Amino acid sequence: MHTPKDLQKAGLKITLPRLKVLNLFESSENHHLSAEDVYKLLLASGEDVSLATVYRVLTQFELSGLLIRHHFESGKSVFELNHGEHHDHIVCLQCGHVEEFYDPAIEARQKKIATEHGFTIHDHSLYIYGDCTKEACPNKHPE
Amino acid sequence: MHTPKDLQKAGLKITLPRLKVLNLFESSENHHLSAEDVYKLLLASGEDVSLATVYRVLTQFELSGLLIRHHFESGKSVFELNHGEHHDHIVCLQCGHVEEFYDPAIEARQKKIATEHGFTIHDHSLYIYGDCTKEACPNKHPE
DNA sequence: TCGCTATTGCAAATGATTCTCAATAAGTTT
DNA sequence: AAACTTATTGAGAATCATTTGCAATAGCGA
Repeated sequence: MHTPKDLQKAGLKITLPRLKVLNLFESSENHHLSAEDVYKLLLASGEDVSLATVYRVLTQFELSGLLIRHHFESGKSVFELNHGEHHDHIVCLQCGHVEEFYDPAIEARQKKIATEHGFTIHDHSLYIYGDCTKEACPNKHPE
Repeated sequence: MHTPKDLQKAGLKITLPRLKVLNLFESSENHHLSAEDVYKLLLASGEDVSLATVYRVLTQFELSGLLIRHHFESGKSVFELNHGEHHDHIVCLQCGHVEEFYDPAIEARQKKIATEHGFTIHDHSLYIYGDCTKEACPNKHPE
């Protein structure tokens, strides 16, 4: 759970736009939001923040570690709260639904591979793309 | 190795721009090229193809399976020849150098995870980001 | 070779994101 | 609490990667 104090810790002033964005991520049922998503959701709930500010805030939050930025195939950045526990993603190509997973075996193999190639591992991103079964999928599948 | 015939097989006419782009990928020492890279390399070697055409050709090649499109963190698409053997990538954050690897264990785990989540796996992308050791790195590291 | 259609080039259009700059609000100092 | 200093915001212009419209051109089958 993130609080306004987390903003200060990150060296950021506690401002209205920042609180609104942070709240949105805390309360939204969809954990993965693009800048456009954030902008529209805020507008819809009466909060109005300029799109430029949304972009700025998202980038600041990423730098301070509050959010994680993802690069999906869509070409636009998608953000989610950073809860400290790393995980990877499995994305449904039909409906866009995203599930998270963590697999120790995969993590371990990656470390090993990096070492074998003479790399100091920094980070990684793993996305599995597929079709989720309609039953399990909370969103509507297009026909 | 790809030949002009591969274009026909893909239902594409054998045109100059397409041959030039295909040749570039076959002959370039750098296997991972963005549209801009392709455009500039062609210009540099006297071949002149419009940027719009480069984009069109790259997309057609991707659709026909000749090229694979990657979504690196840079935000722009990067392409490489599709040799039929799937592999993942480990990218140096310092110098941009890319190495390829294939790990059966990771592949297997992914299948399993997809199944567990009720997904029919389609595709995946795995990038490991890190710092390669200067000795092993063929490119220059910035200071 | 002729002609039909796919392909190209150029320039304008688009979508995502960043930047400029004047107005404003946070946190700080009296 | 009023004044001050500086970070932050909003609005729109600017930028970057990519796509598209359209008239000119080049493959390629007849």
